[in-house]
Amino acid sequence: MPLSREHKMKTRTRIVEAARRLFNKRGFSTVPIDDIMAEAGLTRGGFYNHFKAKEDLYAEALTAFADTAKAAVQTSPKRGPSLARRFIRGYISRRHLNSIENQCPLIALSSDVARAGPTVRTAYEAFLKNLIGMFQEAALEKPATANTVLTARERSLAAAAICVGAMVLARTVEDKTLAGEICDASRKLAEETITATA
Amino acid sequence: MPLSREHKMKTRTRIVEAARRLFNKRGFSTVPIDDIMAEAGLTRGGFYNHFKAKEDLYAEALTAFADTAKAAVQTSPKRGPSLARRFIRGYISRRHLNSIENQCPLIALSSDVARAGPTVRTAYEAFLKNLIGMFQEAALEKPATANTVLTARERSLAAAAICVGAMVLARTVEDKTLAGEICDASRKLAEETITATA
DNA sequence: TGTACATCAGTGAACGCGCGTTCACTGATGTAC
DNA sequence: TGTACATCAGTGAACGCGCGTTCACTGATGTAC
Repeated sequence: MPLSREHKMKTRTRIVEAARRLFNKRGFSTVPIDDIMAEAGLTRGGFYNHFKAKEDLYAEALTAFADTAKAAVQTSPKRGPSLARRFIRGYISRRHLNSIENQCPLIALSSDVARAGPTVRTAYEAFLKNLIGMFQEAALEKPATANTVLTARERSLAAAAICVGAMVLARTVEDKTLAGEICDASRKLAEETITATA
Repeated sequence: MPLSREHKMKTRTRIVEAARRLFNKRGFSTVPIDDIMAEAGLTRGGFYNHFKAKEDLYAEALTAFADTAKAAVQTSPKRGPSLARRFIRGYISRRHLNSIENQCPLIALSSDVARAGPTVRTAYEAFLKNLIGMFQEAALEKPATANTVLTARERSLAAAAICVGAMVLARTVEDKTLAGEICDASRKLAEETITATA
């Protein structure tokens, strides 16, 4: 028996992790396998010891991201409104705007995913549903003095739309002032929609 | 003198129009020049009689879309709140969700634009600013009984984020029920944010 | 009015490059004896 | 403990294809005479 099974798994994880970073930064189709393998400290040919084709990496990289994010949320000491508020403040923020490599794949990869196969789309969807669920938990606790006719679920769905839309627009726009304005305004509305006004 | 100048202009417009349709459907980089020229009823080589390079088409196709949309909005008999409400209802709708070829480029091309050059991004930005302006005109007229602490400008920016975010998510998701839910909820919040509640 | 000519939009073959994938090979590892 | 061997993760050259771009050519058009 040659190298251990764990060694192979470690390498595989390294490839997925490298892919996730590069995909987030540059999108699925513009990242060549060469670059991914180089980022993982390997060479081209070895890729096919781990994956049948490049497409297989897409879903895997997405899932990897989703799992990390999910774990981060679930192990958070805070729950309900304050968790949601913290999430929104972190998500629609200048810091998130500038962290190209670790941005949320809902933002970076939406069009790539829309054009990809069902496996990829399902992974994306699981991630989104998790996000909506967290918002819903918070929205349910919003006091009855709520200034809206929307249900908790409706507000959760709309909040997810605000988060993603704000970052998509802010990221695309050249004018940094406008990008900041979009973030600030959207963050306010998202917070107001989900949590009780402080 | 051979063929007339108008003839060349007409052909050029045909190419841009074909490109716009295909880009919206499939994104910038996945559409080969062959396909664009075929869609315009021409052959590959002729492309370079009209454009220096493929990249030049990106900004031009975006601008073409923006101009049409802008004209449509400006010549509308309605103004202010009712125009904005009609816009939102049309934008965040199942019809828009299913019209792949004519969808708003803010939705379809956001990631392509984010990775494109400054010319493209400026064209995209002009389009977005126009949208925000229309919302702002409406938001200013929202009665003082408004249930929010956001300024008219803030509500306009956030509404644009909702519109784009809702469609990006709805389009990417596999589950059609969820897509519909996202649309409906986002539309309600966007309307409530911009216009007086009916 | 008719004919020769110049122009240039459009054609389609060819070039070159990037990249996904394949493949024969290497060399480090752990097992068998 | 030491040596031969089997395995297989990783290497890097090679293949093939898609596609952006170039280029020599064509043929329809309008002008000059």
